[in-house]
Amino acid sequence: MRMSDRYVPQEIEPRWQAKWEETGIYRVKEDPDKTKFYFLTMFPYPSGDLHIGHWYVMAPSDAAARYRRMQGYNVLFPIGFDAFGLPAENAAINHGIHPKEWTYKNIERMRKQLRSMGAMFDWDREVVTCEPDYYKWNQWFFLKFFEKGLAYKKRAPVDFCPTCNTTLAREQVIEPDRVCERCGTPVIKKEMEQWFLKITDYAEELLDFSKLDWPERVKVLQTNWIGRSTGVQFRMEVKDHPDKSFEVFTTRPDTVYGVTFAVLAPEHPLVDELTTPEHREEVEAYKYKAARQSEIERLSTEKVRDGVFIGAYAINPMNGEAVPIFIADYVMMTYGTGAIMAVPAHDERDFDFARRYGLPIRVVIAPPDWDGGELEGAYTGKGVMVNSGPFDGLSNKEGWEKIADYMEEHGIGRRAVQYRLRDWLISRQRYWGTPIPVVYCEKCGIVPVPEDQLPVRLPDDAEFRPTGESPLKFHEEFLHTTCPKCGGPAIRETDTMDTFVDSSWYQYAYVSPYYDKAPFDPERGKYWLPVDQYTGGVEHATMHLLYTRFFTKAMRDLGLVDFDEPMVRLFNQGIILGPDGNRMSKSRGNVIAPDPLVKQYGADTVRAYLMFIGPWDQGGPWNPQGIEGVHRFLNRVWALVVEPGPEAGGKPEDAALTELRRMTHKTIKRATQDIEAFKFNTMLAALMSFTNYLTKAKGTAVYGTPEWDEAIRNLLLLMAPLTPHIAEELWARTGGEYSIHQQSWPTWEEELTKEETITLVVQVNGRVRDRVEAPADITKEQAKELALASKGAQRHTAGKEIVKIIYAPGRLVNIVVR
RNA sequence: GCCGAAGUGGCGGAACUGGCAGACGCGCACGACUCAAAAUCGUGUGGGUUUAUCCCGUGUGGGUUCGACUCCCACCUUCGGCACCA
Repeated sequence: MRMSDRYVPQEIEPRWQAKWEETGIYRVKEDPDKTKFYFLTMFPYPSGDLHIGHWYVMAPSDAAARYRRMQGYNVLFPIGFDAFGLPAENAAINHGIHPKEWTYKNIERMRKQLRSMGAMFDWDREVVTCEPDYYKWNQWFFLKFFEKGLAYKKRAPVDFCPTCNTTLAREQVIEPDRVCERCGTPVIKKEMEQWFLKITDYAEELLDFSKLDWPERVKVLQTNWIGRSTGVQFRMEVKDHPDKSFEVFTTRPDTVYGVTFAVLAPEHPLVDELTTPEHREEVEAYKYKAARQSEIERLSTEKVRDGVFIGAYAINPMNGEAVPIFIADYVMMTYGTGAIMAVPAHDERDFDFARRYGLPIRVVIAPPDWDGGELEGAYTGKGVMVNSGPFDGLSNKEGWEKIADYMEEHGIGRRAVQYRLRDWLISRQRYWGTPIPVVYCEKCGIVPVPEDQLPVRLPDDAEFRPTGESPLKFHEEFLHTTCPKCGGPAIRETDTMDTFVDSSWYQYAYVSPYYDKAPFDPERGKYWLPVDQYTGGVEHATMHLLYTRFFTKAMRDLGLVDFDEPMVRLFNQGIILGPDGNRMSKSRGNVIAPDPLVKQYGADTVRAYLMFIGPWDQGGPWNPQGIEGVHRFLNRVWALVVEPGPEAGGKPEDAALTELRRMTHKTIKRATQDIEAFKFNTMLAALMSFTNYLTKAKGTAVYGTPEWDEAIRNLLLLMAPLTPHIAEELWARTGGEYSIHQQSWPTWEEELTKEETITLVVQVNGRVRDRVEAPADITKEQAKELALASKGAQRHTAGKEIVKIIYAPGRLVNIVVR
């Protein structure tokens, strides 16, 4: 008897974790002789508890990283904490704990929980974003961006929660009803001076995914988010105002002859100048209402498209017609030019509006079978142009180009591209974030803090009051400073940065944590970068993943990196649901916590079950009984390896040994192909089948042969990435050299995986009628003969005419009869 | 409304390039061990029926094909994203 002959994960797991730590097998260094592999999984926010969702992204990532390592790559698999953010500050406001204390306590706790997972994280490279040595570089990036014109300040409306009395990050506004995620209060808009990063400069390049091996889904989400549309921008003169005109953007220049009115956004700068006295009162009222509109909850699902005539007329440059100008809040100042040409016949919104105000609806694209009568609704399909002067008779597709050409030739307008993407608003009226390194001087205006004065430290002794203003505003020492330019009195910016800034470049920090001359050591960066494989949730598709791509492109243009994309491959895992099939939430009471499961079953079982539950990108409900099955499997493997087999089995038959080797090599092949494609569920199924096979074979004479040892050895090696502790323990018990995690991934011999005989399926008219054993190298003619002779085929072909026989090599014969 | 993904046993899911549908696991049933139970092990497990040399079956309806979960067309349902973007 050794220490224990039963599988007790609670005993072996901490023991091996300690040994791994002690021997430092997971610490990596740049090694020019080895091919690097940078495997990155999204770093967690230190919320205080590692939940099953963290496990679901990290455990399979760890398995995949371990596999790469066994394949001989020099694998960088770092971990850190996304440590700035709102919850820390809320804890301060609600419970009087300092955000820093709260954060570091949580980090401490989560480090322990993460270690219990048995992952191969290189803890020496840990990065914590709330450290001044980290956020200093956020500030440095900001300054560089500012120099390049990529960071700028402007007035903009932000989301504000009147109950919490604070502004919210965009991601903290829950969408359908636009309510505060913390208290459920409807969010209102507030105009404030804000800092922006000019991500729109890269809009076009961000649409290019050719250098990325990313899920189609994410690419589609980003493409839609960026929202590129092509059209024509042209100028409309205002009647009786020779010096006034405005630009409109349209994607439908082919409908320009159908313009019967024009609409300006209520905030459009020309509105005041063009409004005639008799309409002024109504216009002012509408503008006021529209401004308030955004403050009032947009409760109604039915959008009422209303507006007001301002008393002026715009000239359609194509036909010289004067059409009335309205203001309406369905036209946004933030998109395009803030003004549109309205073609009610061919745009649903314009149609609604025209109906409401009795404006003419002029058809210029004839719908199929159109009788010339009135339309029931806007017709947005294709058709032949009518009522369009010289362009009549053209298909609208042709007309689109012809009219665009005409406008360009006559200097009326030009082809233009518009994006839905807006610049990235990074100002937060919050304490627990990176101070924006700018001071305001009465004399010099906005002055960036010089590089050598970084970091602008976040003072610890702030006071937390739910006043809606950053505590920094009340911190006299922080607030008052001297102007770096003129030395006169100045005031610091008290807003902090969006925490997405922190996560936009953390992958670079890992290559040389807290390097003090640059965001990262260029030498080491050259070796490790870019990230080869990234894993994390799809919920970051249009935020983090877009921001970090933007950062990398901006960094490239600053000369920091020489590649275009931060992460070459991306994998989005799914979401683990509660046992009831719903999203886990405390209020539903369906939350599965990993810690008690680790205690009960061990980390290996939890890891393996998460991988076995289904395809990794699919997620799915947690089945409390399902985990038992995986646990049983590990117990069976344990018994297979540890429990003594039968005594004298006699001499094994050659055929039995051949089969054993075939099973071994087939399993290596399947498992390798599966893990390569992140198909952990089928990989485990293969390992289970193999284990079941070996358990049966153990009672026969093959037990104890070299072939048997090969089988066990390989089984453990294949399990090592998935269930690192039990694999290590059994490896040691079978005399393997420490550590199994430093062994090479097994390879298979294709010859050995091949069956000697195949089961030939015999079909008649596509229906299975028999199965016959045949040698693997059977010829087409032999196969046909064999099939025809089979009982099942005889039964179903008797008395019928054979039309043809199809042979799918190695698989089946289909006899077609009439 | 627009964009995207997915529908396979009681359940999670598997199926290479169009070639044996349901691997593996859960659950269930029966059996072994036990005084008994748990655990463990073994056997069975899509449905129907005339229990077979049979029929039906991968959301629905059609199509292509010797052959369709797989390809094409139309539709239904569920989930996710965007939402007055001109």
